[in-house]
Amino acid sequence: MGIAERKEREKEQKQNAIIDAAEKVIFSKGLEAATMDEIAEIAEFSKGTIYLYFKNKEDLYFAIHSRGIQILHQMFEQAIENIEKGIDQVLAVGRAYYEFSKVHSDYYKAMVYYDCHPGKADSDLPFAENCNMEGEKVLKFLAMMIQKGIEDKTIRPDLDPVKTGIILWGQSMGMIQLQAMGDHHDFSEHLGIDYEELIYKSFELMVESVKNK
Amino acid sequence: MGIAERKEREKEQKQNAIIDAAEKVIFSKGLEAATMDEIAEIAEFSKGTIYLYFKNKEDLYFAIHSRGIQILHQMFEQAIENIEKGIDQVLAVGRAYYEFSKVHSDYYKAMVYYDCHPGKADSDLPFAENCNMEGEKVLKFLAMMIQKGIEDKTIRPDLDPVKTGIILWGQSMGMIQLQAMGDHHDFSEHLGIDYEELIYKSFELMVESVKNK
Amino acid sequence: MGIAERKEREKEQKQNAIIDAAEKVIFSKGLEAATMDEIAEIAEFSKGTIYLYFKNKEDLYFAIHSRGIQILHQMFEQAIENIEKGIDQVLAVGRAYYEFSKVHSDYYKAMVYYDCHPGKADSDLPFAENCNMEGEKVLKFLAMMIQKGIEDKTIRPDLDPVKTGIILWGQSMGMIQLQAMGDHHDFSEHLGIDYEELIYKSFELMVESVKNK
Amino acid sequence: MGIAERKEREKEQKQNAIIDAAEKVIFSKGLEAATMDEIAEIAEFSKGTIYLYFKNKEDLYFAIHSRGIQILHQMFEQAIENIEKGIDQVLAVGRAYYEFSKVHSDYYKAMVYYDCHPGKADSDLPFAENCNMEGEKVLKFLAMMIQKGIEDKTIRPDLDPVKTGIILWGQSMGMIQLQAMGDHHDFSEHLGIDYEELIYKSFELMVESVKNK
DNA sequence: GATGAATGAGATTTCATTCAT
DNA sequence: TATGAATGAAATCTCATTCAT
Repeated sequence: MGIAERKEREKEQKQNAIIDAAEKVIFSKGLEAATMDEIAEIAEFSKGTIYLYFKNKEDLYFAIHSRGIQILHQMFEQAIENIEKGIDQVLAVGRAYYEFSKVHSDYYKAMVYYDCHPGKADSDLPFAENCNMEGEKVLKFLAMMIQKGIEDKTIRPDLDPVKTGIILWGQSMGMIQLQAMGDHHDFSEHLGIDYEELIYKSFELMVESVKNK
Repeated sequence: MGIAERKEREKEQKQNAIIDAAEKVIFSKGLEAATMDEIAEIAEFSKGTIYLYFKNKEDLYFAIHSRGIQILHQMFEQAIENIEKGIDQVLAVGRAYYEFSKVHSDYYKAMVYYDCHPGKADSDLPFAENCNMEGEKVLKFLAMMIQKGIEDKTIRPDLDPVKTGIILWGQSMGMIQLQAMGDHHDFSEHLGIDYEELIYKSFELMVESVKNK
Repeated sequence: MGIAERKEREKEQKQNAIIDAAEKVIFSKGLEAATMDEIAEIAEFSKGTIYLYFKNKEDLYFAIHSRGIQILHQMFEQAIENIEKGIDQVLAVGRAYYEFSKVHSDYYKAMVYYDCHPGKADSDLPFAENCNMEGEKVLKFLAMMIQKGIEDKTIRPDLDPVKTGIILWGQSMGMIQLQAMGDHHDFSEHLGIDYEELIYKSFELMVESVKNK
Repeated sequence: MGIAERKEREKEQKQNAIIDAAEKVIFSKGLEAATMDEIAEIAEFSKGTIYLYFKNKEDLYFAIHSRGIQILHQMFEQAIENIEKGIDQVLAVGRAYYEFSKVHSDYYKAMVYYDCHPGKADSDLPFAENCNMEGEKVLKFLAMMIQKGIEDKTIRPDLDPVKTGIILWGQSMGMIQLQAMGDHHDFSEHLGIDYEELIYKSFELMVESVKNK
């Protein structure tokens, strides 16, 4: 019978509606300022119902985080779709990451927020699990890309794919984060820095450092 | 008379005593969990007095942040003290940054916390000002170092010193932050990554990308 | 047909299963901390079903209380089984009461809880009814015992059986409750009281006061 | 100067005002139904202020309990004021206890509530301490009274003063509690019991059992 | 300058109970 | 009869900040 399936579907829909509402609130006022009351109101559910679907405010946050990583992952895959060479894929993925930080800046900020918060992952939050799994998928994706570059001889053969993937990830993250910092502090204004240019320049340098010459 | 001076000195001493207390509390329980009550108690001042010297909890936080940047700046200057070539200084500074994140991890974490928090710098916080100024000093320091490298022909002459400084800063920051993330989430365990190795490897790649060949 | 009977039987079985579950939960965490959710889960019924069989959480509680009184009643009857004289029965029943408070301390505590709670018995709770009826049975039992003692000349003839029964009940209850209090507060430790001794001593005094000399 | 004293006095006044308010609320709706919100409102203080003076709802409750014990203690002392013989004092004190349960039935109920609640005294509640101390004072008072009775030969010399005091306390408590139970359950109505008569009768029996013949 | 009592807005979470299916 | 999703009222407690003294 389709009863179980229908219920499952409905449950998922409600869950998504709640995440939608949570995004609205959290994206506009930040995680801490966001209240479960307001999320419930926006979602048009009672507060109790929210707690029926999510263990915590934190759990709800991780659900958003997961969505963000999924989008990022998709953007990475699209980015390399018609690109042949590994080294070019590296650049394309870097650009996609930057693109993500601009187009989905809300997700981006939410994700960074988590990454900078020590001692949180309180375990047994279903969505935190999910979120970590997705994170690893991205890292594996990067490693595979480097591997491909080594195989097609566009990337230095002496590099370890996994480590290099992580390094490129870290460096890119740092650059993009720099811009985000510049946005809410006042670096850019004072120094008149064009972050976009800077980021692309940094990608060049990164590519430079791994490409096979 | 020296009265004004003495008063000034006393004010500064008290301010420092309060910052000391704030560090104790904030470093041990995190910014949010730290309460003004506890800080006041540790500082052996009344809560009202804290607000006499600091506009805000946030302002107090920025005072700590400033201290951190100052320490970092000093470590950078020491790091290049006996190093001749610009390119070698780049590496030395990268290492000093990593060293800072380990030796002064409390300051490091506190500083990152701020960098990841959007929409905060509420202006007219005296210590926030200070903190930004110090941040710029560091960036200028990096730019000068690159400049030197270009002059002594160890760094590519086609690079812009200011931009390159920022790029190296951003990339290093990303790498070090990666480790911090790994520490409080569970990346490292799952993937068995040796972050120290990774960071040094990334420094190599960065140096590679800017050095004059 | 036996259909009605079977249904009745099944209903009672389910009711008992639910009471069993409620006991497990309530005895281990206390009435207030026990949740209907957990009781339902342990009982392997849905929460709605619990409400099908019991009007209330309170009603469910009274069902447990009833069981307790029934056990107590049985222990009283067993206690006097081979005892001839009324006065000796009095002592035997007192001891049985104390025994009950030790052996079935869960029931004992649950029952006391109710007795100390003012303004509860919300009426039209089926099990509260039952519980009161059982309580009266016990009082009647005590009265009959005193009556017997008067008849066999071991108890003072000037005493009213019903009143005396209630008095002995109340006094014993007080003594046993004293011990329970001592257990969860810190009287006994401070004062070094041996409650068992005290209780038996008090029984002696009670017997003393009613026996025919 | 009297500044410290005045502050101390004011503090105590406020504390008392809060306890007054708490009594109003707790006595009228019971401990559990009483909310800190309402207490604060009645006390005309903000909720935060309540928590400044009392650690807990429980702490506040113990403050009430303490008041009750103090009243009881005073009533005991008044009760024996012009009474010479120990044995007569025993009776007088029993009556005073019963009187207390009627005149200050709110305090009485509140106190019983605590006595029947297992596992509460969470320590480090300032008022819980106080409350236990007062309780012991009462027990010592009873012991002294028995001692006096033994000395003036009105009470059996073979009795231990402390133990006997506790026993009489426990038995009386049981009798009075019986009435309280009868009040909120429906014993008395069904059985047509005159509790007052019963209690006095029980006092007679108790006196009987300890008096020197 | 220094104090610390007072504030009071709010946040998270729990749970008995209901009711549509 | 049985379910369990949904409710929503309430409860406790915290803390940055202010202000009269």
